[in-house]
Amino acid sequence: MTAQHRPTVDLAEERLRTSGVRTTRARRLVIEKLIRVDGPSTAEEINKLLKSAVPLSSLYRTLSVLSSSGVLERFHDGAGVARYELAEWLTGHHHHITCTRCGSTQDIDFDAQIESTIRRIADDAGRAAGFDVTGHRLDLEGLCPRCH
Amino acid sequence: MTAQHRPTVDLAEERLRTSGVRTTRARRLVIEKLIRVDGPSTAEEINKLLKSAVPLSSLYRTLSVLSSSGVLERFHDGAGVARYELAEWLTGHHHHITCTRCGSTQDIDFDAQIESTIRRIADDAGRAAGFDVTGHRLDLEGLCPRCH
DNA sequence: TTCCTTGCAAACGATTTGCATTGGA
DNA sequence: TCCAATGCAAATCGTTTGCAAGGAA
Repeated sequence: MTAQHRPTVDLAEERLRTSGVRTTRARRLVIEKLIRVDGPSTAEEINKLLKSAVPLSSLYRTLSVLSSSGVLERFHDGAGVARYELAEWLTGHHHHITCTRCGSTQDIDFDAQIESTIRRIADDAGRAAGFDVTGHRLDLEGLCPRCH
Repeated sequence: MTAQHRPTVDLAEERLRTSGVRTTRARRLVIEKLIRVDGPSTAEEINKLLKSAVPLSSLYRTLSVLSSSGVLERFHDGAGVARYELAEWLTGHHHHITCTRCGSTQDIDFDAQIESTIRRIADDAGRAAGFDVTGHRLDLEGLCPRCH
């Protein structure tokens, strides 16, 4: 864990306190691991990163607490398996690109101008449907460098 | 089923033939039902629409065949449950907007200009990451008219 | 000390599969 | 006719939960 990761850990732990849950060994370990990976991970993958230091059932509970405290975000990949990553307020807003052949997913960033274009499109379209838009996800799919 | 739905059924069945699979009662029933619903449905919901005329295990097989033939598209909702809808080449390209409170999802369309803007953004970003972009999904989230 | 959190094992729910039977082309 | 498709029941797999023991504040 490098110096720049320290603040992220601190921010996350402060969030846990604010949410009224304790900062435990398992929660700290998961946060520290997720800081170091690029792209969302499954419980199984995190378990491997942790070398099974946290039993799967406890890991799921940990991921659930971290998600509902707003430290992590969860979504489901193409196979329907849950994937977790640090919430955007910790890492910055970003999107995903997934390889349709090998299934790997990585984070991608847009510059501010592009991002605001997307946000405007989302807001307008949502309003037309009577929705109050609070967020968007733009997932790209294609063939990754290794697969084409 | 109204007149305009006929061609969709025909196109879908032709696709099945092309894919080398048979057009069976269950497959036809599923296609006909999905033409009439707005937004992607779960196997459970489709089963209800079909009044259990197709046993769940067969329904899952049907949905799997229709998906790999390209007649349906599958994705997973916030709860991780698979949802199916007619493929875009049958219905036209569209996006989804989901209510963060009640979980309902509906289809939304963008006009051609907006859509081409999105496509350009997706292509550029993908290329920068070394990907050959083949598609994109822009999912909006917010509060639906009934929930706010 | 006081609850929250953990670990284990058992339960769950969505989805898949083996196998004998049925039914499209 | 012939092989794909079906129905049923049993199996899988990711995920959740009850409960007694352990640990953070």
